[in-house]
Amino acid sequence: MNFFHEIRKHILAAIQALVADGDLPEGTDASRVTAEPPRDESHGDISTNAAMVLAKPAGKNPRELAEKLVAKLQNIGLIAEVSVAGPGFVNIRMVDEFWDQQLLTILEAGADYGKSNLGLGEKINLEYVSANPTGPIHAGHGRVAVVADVLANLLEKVGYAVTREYYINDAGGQAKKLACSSYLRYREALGEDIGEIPEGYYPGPYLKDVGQAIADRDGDKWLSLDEEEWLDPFREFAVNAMMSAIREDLKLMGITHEVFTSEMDLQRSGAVDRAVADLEEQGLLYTGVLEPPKGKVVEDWEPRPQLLFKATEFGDDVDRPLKKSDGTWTYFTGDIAYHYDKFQRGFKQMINVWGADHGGYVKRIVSAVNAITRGDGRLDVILSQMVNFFDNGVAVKMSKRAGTFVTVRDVIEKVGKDVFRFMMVSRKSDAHLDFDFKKVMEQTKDNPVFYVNYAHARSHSVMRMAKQEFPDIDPTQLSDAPLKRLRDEDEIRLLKLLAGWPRQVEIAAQAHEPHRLCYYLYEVAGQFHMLWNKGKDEAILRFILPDDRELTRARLAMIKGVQAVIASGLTIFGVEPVEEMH
RNA sequence: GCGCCCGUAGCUCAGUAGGAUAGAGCGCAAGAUUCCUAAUCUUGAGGUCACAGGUUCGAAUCCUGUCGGGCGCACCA
Repeated sequence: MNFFHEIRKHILAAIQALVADGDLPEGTDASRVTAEPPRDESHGDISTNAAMVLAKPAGKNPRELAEKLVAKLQNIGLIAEVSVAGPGFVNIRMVDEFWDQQLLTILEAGADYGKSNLGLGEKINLEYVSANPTGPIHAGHGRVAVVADVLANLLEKVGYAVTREYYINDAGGQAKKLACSSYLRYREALGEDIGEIPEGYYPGPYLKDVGQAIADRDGDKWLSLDEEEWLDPFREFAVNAMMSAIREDLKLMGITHEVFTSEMDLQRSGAVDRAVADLEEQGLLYTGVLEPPKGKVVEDWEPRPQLLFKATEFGDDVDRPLKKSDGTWTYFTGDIAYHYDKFQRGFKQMINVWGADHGGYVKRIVSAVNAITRGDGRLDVILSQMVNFFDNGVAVKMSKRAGTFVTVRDVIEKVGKDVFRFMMVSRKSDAHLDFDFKKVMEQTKDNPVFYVNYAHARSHSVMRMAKQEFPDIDPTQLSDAPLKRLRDEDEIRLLKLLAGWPRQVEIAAQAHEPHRLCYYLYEVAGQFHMLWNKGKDEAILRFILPDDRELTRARLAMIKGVQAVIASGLTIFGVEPVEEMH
């Protein structure tokens, strides 16, 4: 569906023809030859760097080579014009009918437009959120979650078999704290005065419910027992409670994971031991003493022999410890086992999306994945920067202690899932994002969420109006409309824009950068709104022309195209394309 | 001290795996419009792409260094 691929095939064929003619050497490598839109639309529709890339190895002048290429491309159907420009660009312009054909393709595909099989069905594991199961999801995690979820949709769109996965960190110190905090609340539920929640415990009131629930179920049976007796059951109960709350939060965001993997289960199943044994077998473990960290004072630091993984052999800065001083595994060790587990489940490609504050951990886990998969597995980590929340320009201060931190639920209840999701992917993920509660709710063209969805709604509105004017027009049967009458320069421009959608989807998917699609959709919406406005000045450009049924049908076809592309895009975002604004 | 990310118009940001004269929105300036299909429209000014080198046909993009900002830096996750 990406017509640039089609044109590139023609270019490659032309290059082969030049090889046959002796103008290029046998075995010419055309892999760097591109077919992409020129920066300036006045240059044409497609531009190729072929002559410039091939000139040097062939010992030719780029412009001369370009001229020869032009001769080969000139008579191919639907190409209107081929010319040489600048240092040796070959610019191609398509005939207008070409865009009509693209529109027909769009109409046929509907909201599936942009779908492709680029991924060849390859399995990709996308791990995201993976927040500690110790409380509701913070709004900061919300961005990570949405960026990853949209990326998952995007990769599916281009033909990957994506598994959305959540790693439950239920084995470490935080989970233990959660269990202890819950035990405290349990005692409280049984009437004990527990006073202030001690430092280091989770003070959140949501744990009261957990304590109460255990008291209701078990009465005072845990009260007289030692910690080692109640710790595991309390942890399990609390983690389950937190996870179901987290699932609710995720659901609010429109996110559903297919697989949840528990760190505890991995340990109990022996997966961690097996991973360590594997690294040992490869000779990648040793016991040693690390240098103290520089530039940061660690009060209780002491030289201590530790079990270390040779991360430096795989590009990390220092070797990394696998065991804590109390003899339990570090988080890292469990994580290695987890990624090994994913690999063994058939995922050669893994993507993790984390908050930017975990950036320091990336090299470590990537090097471990390289080691334990013998280079056959690839882990890509995407970092997502913080979100700064504002309310009408005033920064919203967040403090966990003061209880003023913003949860995902808070935000969704205020602005809705769709606005939240759209805004969260509207910027490059490694850039900070400002989120203003007031601005994102505004119904003006300054608000991109509104602007894009309004274009979709407006397109439906036009269809409704058309139905009144021409009750006999079937909006699903427009493929025989006289598209060649769509010849205003802005109509052509819109058609070209729409035809570029599959390429945008591919680029965004390959770069793992869904935010690009926001900008593109904004452009489509803008071009559509512009045409609408143009109809105010030039009556002939109005979409519905009571005395010209066929031109109306052509215009409706174009509008269906706009609908398809915007719906296709918003669906990737997990945003519902609305048919009416309220 | 080290590692990672970032630095583009007054502001917020794009920049399509190295392409041609670096773009958009807001704001600013000028003008149009009170019409209609649904929430105005058009035009304009505005830039040493942080800085300095390098790589090559060609650099905002890649490499090196400098400056500035963010994050992180045994045994937390």
